[in-house]
Amino acid sequence: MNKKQEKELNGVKEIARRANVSIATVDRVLNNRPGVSVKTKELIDSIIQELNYQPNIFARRLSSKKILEFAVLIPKVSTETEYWLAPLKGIDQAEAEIQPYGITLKQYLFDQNDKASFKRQANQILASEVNGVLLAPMFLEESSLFTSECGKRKIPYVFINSDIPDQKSLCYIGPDLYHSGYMGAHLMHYLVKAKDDILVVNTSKEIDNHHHLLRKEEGFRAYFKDNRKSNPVHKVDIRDTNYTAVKKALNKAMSDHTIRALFVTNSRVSSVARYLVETNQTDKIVIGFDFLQENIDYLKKDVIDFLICQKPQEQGYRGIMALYNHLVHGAAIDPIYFMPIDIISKENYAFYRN
Amino acid sequence: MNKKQEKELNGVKEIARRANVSIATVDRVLNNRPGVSVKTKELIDSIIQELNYQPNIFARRLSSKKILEFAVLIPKVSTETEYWLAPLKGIDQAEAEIQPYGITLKQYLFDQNDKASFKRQANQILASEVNGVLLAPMFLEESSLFTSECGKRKIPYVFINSDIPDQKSLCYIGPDLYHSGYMGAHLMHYLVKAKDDILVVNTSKEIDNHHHLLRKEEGFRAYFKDNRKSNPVHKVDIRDTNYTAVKKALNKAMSDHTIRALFVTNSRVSSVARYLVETNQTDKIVIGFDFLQENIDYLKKDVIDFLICQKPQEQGYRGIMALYNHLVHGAAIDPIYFMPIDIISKENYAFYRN
DNA sequence: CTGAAAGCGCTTACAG
DNA sequence: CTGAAAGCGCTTACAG
Repeated sequence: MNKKQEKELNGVKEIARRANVSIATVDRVLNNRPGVSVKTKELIDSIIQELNYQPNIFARRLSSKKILEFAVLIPKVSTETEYWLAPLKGIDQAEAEIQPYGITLKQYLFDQNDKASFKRQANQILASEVNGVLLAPMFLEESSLFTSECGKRKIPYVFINSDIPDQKSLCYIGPDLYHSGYMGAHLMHYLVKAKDDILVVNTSKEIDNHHHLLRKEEGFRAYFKDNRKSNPVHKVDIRDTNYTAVKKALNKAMSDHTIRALFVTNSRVSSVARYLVETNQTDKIVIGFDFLQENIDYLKKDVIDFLICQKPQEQGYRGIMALYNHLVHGAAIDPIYFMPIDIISKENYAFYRN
Repeated sequence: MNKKQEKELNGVKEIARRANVSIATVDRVLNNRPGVSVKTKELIDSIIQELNYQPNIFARRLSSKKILEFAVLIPKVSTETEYWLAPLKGIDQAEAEIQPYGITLKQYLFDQNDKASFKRQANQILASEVNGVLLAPMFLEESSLFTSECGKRKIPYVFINSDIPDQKSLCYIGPDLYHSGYMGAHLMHYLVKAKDDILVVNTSKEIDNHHHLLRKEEGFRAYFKDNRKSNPVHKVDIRDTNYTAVKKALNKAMSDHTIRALFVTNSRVSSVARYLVETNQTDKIVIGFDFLQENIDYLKKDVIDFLICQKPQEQGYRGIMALYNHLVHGAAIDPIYFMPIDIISKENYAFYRN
């Protein structure tokens, strides 16, 4: 209690005092910079432990000019893939939030229907100085190549929207596809009668994306099986995304059976709805995916009954924040974050937050 | 381009240079501290405008010892009101996040069934030095008295869970009760047949809380009316929350009509479910509110069909963050933030995030 | 009503 | 391998 000169120092100063070194040396240890003898380093490390020292991020940020760059590798927005507007919005939001902390983002957008463009953008990223990557691994092989290179360079990467399991990503943030299909089936079973025929509609140009749809279909069928429902479940795979192709395929499928209800495994449900309107079959029950304006319009008109949605905006936001929390705060990140399975109808869509 | 000595200053220094004053004076203006001549103040204000100056919150936090205290005035958690665990969790989360920015929280918990305890806690808050308040205005009159006193003292306050409209709160964060009832009816109409009888169950001890339930009932009935459904909608008001009272009231109501489905306007739906189990009526359709463990258990057992939930945890989180953003960053706050209307079933509950 | 100076806890050259 | 010193952009006494 005498002059307090023994205590009362904070942070690096206190560590320096205890270790009998200068704060510059403490800083070197703290930031894993070279040029410290093993002995000194060990001493300082032990003091850091003992003090349970947490750096003051305000002071750090104030004095440092260092900036981190994150790369964003997702599909570009087009009329056909309006969906990606939402993750992008979440990404922008995260960017605004962490920019004051010295983070910059750079977008590398690719064409969802063109593997080559994905590869090109991925290489651009590797050619630049980047500290973290957020990506939608749409193309399995190309994505794996890219991320294993990131791994070698110790660049953390986060998957959103779809996962590549056995990959050492920092984390995956997105839907549990199987269970969202299962949920769709549960809703469906309320709307159909015992023997009503159901049609599952998978629409996708790219074979890689198709896997996701099949996973949802699997969950959908599992529900009917698990609950011993006798509804026949038919399916149609549409390998082109333009409306003419959709129309043709549906014409065929709808004439093969007396379909009562349709389960569309992705956001293309608006094409199906359009078809039903044009062919005067709006009495059919329709469940599909994603909170897109077109889909909502059909929801309002009672053509679509329910949409299942998985907060794409939040996926983008959380993806960036995961990188940030990991890199800046050294936080532990959950390897998997499944998004909630949200049910949207005419009554609650106005309250939905992506 | 000569020695750059004309530019290159940042923040307060640059403002001080342009205004030909010291940075201390700039700081006084920036923080609305007294002791600056009107003329100087105006000059400095205009320069701030011109520069679109944004203070560096890192520097501010680093140099300031000031701390803000927020008071939290919500019901205490009891077995009967497990619900409030969730907002509290969100509040704790927000606290952890903004604590480094110099914010401290203090909880003032009251008994939901005891107005006097609310009053007592409210007075405690007024007796302490507090910079912002988050409250659940369960008791209309007492809440109004309290918040008008806050208003006089220029202490901002945020409502969560339920609103008192014509009050000058910083904002309301919570459900749109009418529309959540409406949503419940929409789900209900899928599960019942044309003429099935429906029972609305309102359970609440406190008359004030009862208003909220009636608002949901209103929405519920409106849906059936708007869509010209012919289902008879009966109702039972239960003015005691213990199970015996619930049982008795339900026995009566269920014998008056052949009820096919029940809409329970709050989290007490678990009592109703328990009753149905005990009386062997689990074939009834049940829709209720809130993601509580008991309710989820009945959801899993197929006794409850759907729960409507409005992210109580997020309400708490957002409430605190609204105060923080307003007070620390001077951000503009939306006066109303309606929570999404989430639909929980057996299939998606595991993915739900409060 | 105003200003000079110290200090918040870090990082960053620079010197040795 | 190590240290002394300046500086990040604010706030806070203190002096006038």
